Amino acid sequence: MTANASRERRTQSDRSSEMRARLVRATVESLVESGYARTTTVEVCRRAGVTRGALHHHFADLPDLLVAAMSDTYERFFLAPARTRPFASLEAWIDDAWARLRQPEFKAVIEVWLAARNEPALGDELRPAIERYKQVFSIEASARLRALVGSSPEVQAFYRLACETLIGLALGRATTPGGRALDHEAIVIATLKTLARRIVRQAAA
Amino acid sequence: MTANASRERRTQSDRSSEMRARLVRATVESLVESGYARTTTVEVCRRAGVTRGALHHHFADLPDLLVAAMSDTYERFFLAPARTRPFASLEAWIDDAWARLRQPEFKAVIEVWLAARNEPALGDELRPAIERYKQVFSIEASARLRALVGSSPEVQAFYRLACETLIGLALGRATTPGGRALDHEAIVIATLKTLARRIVRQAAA
DNA sequence: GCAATTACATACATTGCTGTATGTAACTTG
DNA sequence: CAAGTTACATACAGCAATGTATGTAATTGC
Repeated sequence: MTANASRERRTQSDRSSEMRARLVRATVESLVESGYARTTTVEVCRRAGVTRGALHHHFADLPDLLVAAMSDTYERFFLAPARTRPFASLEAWIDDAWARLRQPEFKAVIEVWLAARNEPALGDELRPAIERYKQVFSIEASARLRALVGSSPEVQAFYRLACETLIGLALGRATTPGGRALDHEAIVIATLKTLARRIVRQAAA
Repeated sequence: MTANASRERRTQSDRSSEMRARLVRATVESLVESGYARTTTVEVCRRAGVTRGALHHHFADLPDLLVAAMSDTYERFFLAPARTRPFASLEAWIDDAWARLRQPEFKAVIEVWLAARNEPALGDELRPAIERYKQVFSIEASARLRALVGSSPEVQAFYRLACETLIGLALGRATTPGGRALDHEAIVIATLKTLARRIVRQAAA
């Protein structure tokens, strides 16, 4: 039967990385849709359509899988876009940052942030993965950010404020039934950008 | 033995309300320290120092207890202070709102917000309790807020922004190991107040 | 002061999750 | 192509949480 040509022979490392990716994606999906409490090995495997045997072959336990899921999300949603060209303006940064934080996947990050505090043992395992997220917002760690806000203390302070505002909006989305946008989301973003323009202009003067 | 005078006869309704209060406090404590996933009936009873029999006598199940816990927190941390005199300024509102949101108990609210989205069945039960929280920030629902920001669209927009910023900071505290303050918390609050002053002055002009 | 009710404890049966052990199929290596 | 390794599935034993059923002590009403 040549119909099985699609069931081609796959190399072991292909099988491995595909399975790991599948499990990691199912984990993030579960965190977004069901939250940390319901993200069990059973639930993840159900979503991935595999048995728990597969999961335990690739990951020692659930914390191990969560670490992998966080690293993956981090890479895909935060690091990768950050490797592009510098920001033209603080407003451009706001657009860029919000484009990331408004993704449904960010809810998975929030769930894990809380879980890491709630369960110290898990927190110890996750700390490295979590610390990298904080670096994303760190002015010191990013040349692009230093170039943007490094000049004035007022701009730096506003930058911190803007980060918190966006996180607040992201939490709003995370807690809204379908992960939908809040009513006043657009107004807040617009206001934030207006303020950014003013602050930068004023700091330049 | 008159030493038992302290073990005085207590009325049934006293016993009831004291026990309910004890369980509710233990629930909030558990949500703050252990998070939603580990807030089980067993854990709550352990913290309250009673058996699960007591819990199930006063509350049908865990969602029922969570509803009571949210109502209690809502009343003590949000409604009660809101019944005081009007705000002198937007800055005064910021101080007031942040004084509430920075409480450890607000982490319990965040945990339940997420749980309500994560588990639709639970969400249905909690919706009334949760909706009341949103009213706290609603301009329309509060005469004090209308008096403060009702005049200008710019001020209203800034008010929305300020709400989100404070919630962002609150999430920061909730995810920080001991519930400690973030490093830049004070700067963000100060910046928010400076901006508030400017916005209001500008809107008046 | 006795029946009825309320408050709480103890015991139990069910369910769901966890990790491990073991089996089999799919690849790889010589 | 056979032996070794890797990938995944199935099966099992232990634990922890849930709701309920039932027992007993404390309070209340007549």
